[in-house]
Amino acid sequence: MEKKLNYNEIPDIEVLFELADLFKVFGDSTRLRIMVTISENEMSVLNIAETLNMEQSTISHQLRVLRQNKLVRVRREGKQIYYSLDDDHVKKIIEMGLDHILE
Amino acid sequence: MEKKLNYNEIPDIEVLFELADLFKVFGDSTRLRIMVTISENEMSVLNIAETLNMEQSTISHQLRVLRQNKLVRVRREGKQIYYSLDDDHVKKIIEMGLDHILE
DNA sequence: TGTTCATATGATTATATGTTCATATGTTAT
DNA sequence: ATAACATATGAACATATAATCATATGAACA
Repeated sequence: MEKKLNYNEIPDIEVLFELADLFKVFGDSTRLRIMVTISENEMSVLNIAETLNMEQSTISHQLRVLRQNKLVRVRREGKQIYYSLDDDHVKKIIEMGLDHILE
Repeated sequence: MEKKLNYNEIPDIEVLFELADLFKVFGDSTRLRIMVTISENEMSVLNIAETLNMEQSTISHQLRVLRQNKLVRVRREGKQIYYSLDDDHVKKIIEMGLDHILE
């Protein structure tokens, strides 16, 4: 019996391109830090920027990427917009990566 | 009781940089295709190149990246060098990503 | 309506990254 | 030793991407 991946067929090349795009999103430390930061509680853009000590604009640009990839949830309340992690998938992917790094 | 990540403390910023680097490796379609290709059986460099219809040099460069990140195993047999996926972690990370993409 | 505050966006620049071509290294066999 | 083959590597180029600055959009409230 061979070791097998859970995917029984080799994924389509298009799927693999999509998959690469997804991992690209995780492959930037600013975005990762944002994701980890909002994983416990939702936060406003400015709050995230302050927490990470980065420009509001930088955070906003990266939140856009996260939004486009459906990795975050958005909620408006008055002038503020609150971001939180979208689902547990996102968390699991980060945890998986941590597992690999930490041996 | 709050939703919590498995990590109890927010990971160090350095760890997150490392983590980003790891995901960067997964964030390239050529490398992903290589990983999927050698996930079932080990393959020689030329074999991988032929399978993916890409230059030997390209494959070799990317295998180097995979090697450096300990994502592949290497075995020499005569003139050929055979590559295979390193461990199940690698597979799981790919599967996680697929899960997210495929809803 | 006009002002203030929070967020988003466009353009620009600097940097990082993937591929290609040419060539080097290393192995096997004659 | 030399030829033939498999793999690795260096340099150069093209492209992608993140951060910054300046500005626009949109909400709240006087």
